[in-house]
Amino acid sequence: MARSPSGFVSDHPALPRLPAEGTQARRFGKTRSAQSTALLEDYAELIADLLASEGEARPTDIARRLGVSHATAIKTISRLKRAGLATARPYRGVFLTEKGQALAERVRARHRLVVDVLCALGVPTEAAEADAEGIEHYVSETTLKAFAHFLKTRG
Amino acid sequence: MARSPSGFVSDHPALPRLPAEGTQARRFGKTRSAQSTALLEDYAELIADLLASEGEARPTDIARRLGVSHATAIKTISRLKRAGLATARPYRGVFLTEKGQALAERVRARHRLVVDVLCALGVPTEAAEADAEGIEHYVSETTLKAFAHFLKTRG
DNA sequence: TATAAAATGTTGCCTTGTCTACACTTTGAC
DNA sequence: GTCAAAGTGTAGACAAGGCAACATTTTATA
Repeated sequence: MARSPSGFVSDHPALPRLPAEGTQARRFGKTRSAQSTALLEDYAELIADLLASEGEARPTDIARRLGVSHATAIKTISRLKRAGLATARPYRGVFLTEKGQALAERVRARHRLVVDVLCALGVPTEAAEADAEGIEHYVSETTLKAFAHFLKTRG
Repeated sequence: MARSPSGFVSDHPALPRLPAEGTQARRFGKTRSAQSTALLEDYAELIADLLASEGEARPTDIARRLGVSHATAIKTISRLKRAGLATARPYRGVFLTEKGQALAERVRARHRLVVDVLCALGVPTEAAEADAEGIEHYVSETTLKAFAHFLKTRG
């Protein structure tokens, strides 16, 4: 069946990958579902920040911070509402439900932890903050615990 | 204007967030564009792995590994072709262009680096491999360099 | 060599996340 | 109190990424 290897990558160093199919598929599946929640997490965190620092969270401000159009922000806020994370009445700003607040706090803590670990590893603050924005959504509880332990037991 | 702060998060530690709007927007924008290339990176790496270990990369195998339907795999392979990363003729399997091979190698090296750093931080191998799948797409060159340096010099 | 099974490819549909363009409220300045 | 500006909301379009169902080609085997 297998056509004879073309060999053009035959000089690859080790080829340690290709775990059992099921494992790999599950892994990627998890990565995919993480993506769908990443945006909601970002919104929840930003709304909490705005509420705390400005006293209100308006769609336009959210859009500006996130670099998207206000239409996009409003549509995502609807998703937030559907997910039971936020409440909003027309022209009255956005608020977080208890669930939304809990999420925002969890996200904030995780963000800090990721940034701190990156910094501890020697990553410049600027890059650490930027990369953490993407990384944080893919860090599991297990890894988070390891991060916390690492920071505690080491400078 | 700002309604008086509701105070429900007033006991937050520091509120060190909310950088200049432009900065934050740029950050999120980068995160978003990283997402659009993440899938292509995964495909390129997997195709390289399959070519190396099996001698061929068939849509069905790719689909199985990734846990998606073959229709999805085929559609993404088309995107790979459009992006100049792969070539494929009907019923003849998928191959990587030079550009695609270069990408696959870069992705593989990055993946290893991320896994190694996570392990060095005390994350169990299992979790490290799983989390790296998501994290790796958001690690900048700067951070990558810091990782490499950390691994070389740490104890 | 037929023919059944497997793989491949196509089509049409769904959801997200994004945009622009347009319509409608609120707010602030006069 | 009026009215323009700012903010808000809605509609329609598009690409990405996913699926199931169907059509086609290759491969394997009886």
